[in-house]
Amino acid sequence: MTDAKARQQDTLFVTSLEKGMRILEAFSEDKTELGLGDLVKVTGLEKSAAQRYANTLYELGYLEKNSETRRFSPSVKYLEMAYSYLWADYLAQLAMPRLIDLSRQTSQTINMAEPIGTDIIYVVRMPNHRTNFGASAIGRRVPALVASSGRVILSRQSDQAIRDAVSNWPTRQYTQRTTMDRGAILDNILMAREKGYCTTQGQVLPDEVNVAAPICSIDGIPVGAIHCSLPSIRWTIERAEAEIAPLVVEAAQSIVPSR
Amino acid sequence: MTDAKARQQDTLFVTSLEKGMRILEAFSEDKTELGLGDLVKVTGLEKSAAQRYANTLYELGYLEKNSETRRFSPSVKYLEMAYSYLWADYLAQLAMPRLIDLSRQTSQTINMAEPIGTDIIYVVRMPNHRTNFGASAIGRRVPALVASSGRVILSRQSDQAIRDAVSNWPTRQYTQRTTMDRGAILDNILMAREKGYCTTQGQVLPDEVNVAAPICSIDGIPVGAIHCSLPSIRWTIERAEAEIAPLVVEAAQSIVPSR
DNA sequence: ACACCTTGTATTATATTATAATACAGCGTA
DNA sequence: TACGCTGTATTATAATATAATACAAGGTGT
Repeated sequence: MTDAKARQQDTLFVTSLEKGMRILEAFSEDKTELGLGDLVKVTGLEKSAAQRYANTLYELGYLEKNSETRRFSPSVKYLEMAYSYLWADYLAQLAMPRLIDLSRQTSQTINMAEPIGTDIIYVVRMPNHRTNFGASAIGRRVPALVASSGRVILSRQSDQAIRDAVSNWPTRQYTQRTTMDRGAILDNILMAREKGYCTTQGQVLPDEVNVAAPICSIDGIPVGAIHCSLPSIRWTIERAEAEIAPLVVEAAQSIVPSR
Repeated sequence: MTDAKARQQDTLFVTSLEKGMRILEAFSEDKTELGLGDLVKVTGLEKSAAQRYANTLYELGYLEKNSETRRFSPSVKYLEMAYSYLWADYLAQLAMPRLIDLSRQTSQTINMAEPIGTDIIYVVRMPNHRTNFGASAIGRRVPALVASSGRVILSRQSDQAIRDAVSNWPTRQYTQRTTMDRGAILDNILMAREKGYCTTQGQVLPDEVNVAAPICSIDGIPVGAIHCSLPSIRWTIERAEAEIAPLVVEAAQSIVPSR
């Protein structure tokens, strides 16, 4: 029995809500404005279902509607949800003051990421140099194997977990330099384990050097990472290791969540 | 006939989805973890309804569940929604590089806000000094009459609109110094209209001086504001006007959305 | 240690409510 | 002008959400 089938028979699962959430989730980085037909394609719902659910979300204020094109787009309510989340995220609150300090100390772009399945997600972002928009927007997900934050979080896991992740987790080629060689990724993670931080170059964005250090809970479980990104025009990995890595590591180690 | 009644008879409005969204919205700044009973209180749903909808959102990954306390809290999916929103927000993308520049120029906390009904909402935040957590979290809503950003946006509206807002829109006492005198708020807005920027002190947070300038679309409609907040220990309004206001105004004026 | 209360969980018959088909309207294109 | 493409509106039908209720599990206070 498939998940979908199992759910249909579960009286505690409200399928109407699921369909509504499908509409909410239809919008993304490259789908910012969707007409009814687009929603049908993206969500796989029937036309009339898409109509009813989109209309409902519109009336509830979650979707805007361009009165000329009749196309929907996410409303500012999407942002309010982030606000609610952040207050519930103990790590974000704990880390914020240290991230602000680090941002001032380094005058560089500082991020905090948390692991989520096989990805990491950026929870706090403090851009300090012009970069592409995605790099300054909260809520971005990137495969853990690609991001320095993801790798450094993995570096604090067991050998078994690392090997499993490196073998099976997805990667994605963001730039020409993105390492698709899993052996090289493993090496980078093991290096990070030794050094206590992870350095990468041009993995997610070209022309960027990255330094990430893990945030571990009091019982040693990695729960997030601080990550500094530097323009590679001015920074080599060596210089980043010498000047930036100690600061990032120190900041990360100063954050010790109890849970 | 009430709204709710009207909706029930509207076959295009899916009430099940509305109930689900009520659960999603139950979480907030001061409600970060809610049990089933709490959800019933906050949403006004029946116990069994709250149970089914919360369970559904849990299975869809929108809610976390603490396996000890059995309480729900928002998951990181709330953040992903913000990411989708930001890509759909033309103004945010247009403004981001200028905000980064301004943040570097001033070494102070820079925000961008957009009007939403009688509130403003912070869409971009770049904290540069330690402050309370809410002041660095995206998605926060504040009554437009209280925030310097809200006032400066109003200052570009018609006399009629200003008077209407000052008379009728809600305010809220955030600090001891929050101005509850609507006459004083009107004066501040009219002053902002003359100067091209709005300065306030201690309205939302104690010990803060704020300078805000409006972002106007090509046809002169105010669509947002840039806002710099300064620690009042070091900054007087006079010094802020002299040193910061010109930079904020310049940044705001350099952003001219076409819509 | 007890009874009690509060909290979350699970089940069911019922009818409310979502459904999908379809018809319609408006608009741009060929 | 006719056609195809949007989005919109209406309906009878049955599928699905419902609310009542019973149960289980912790926690509290006496």
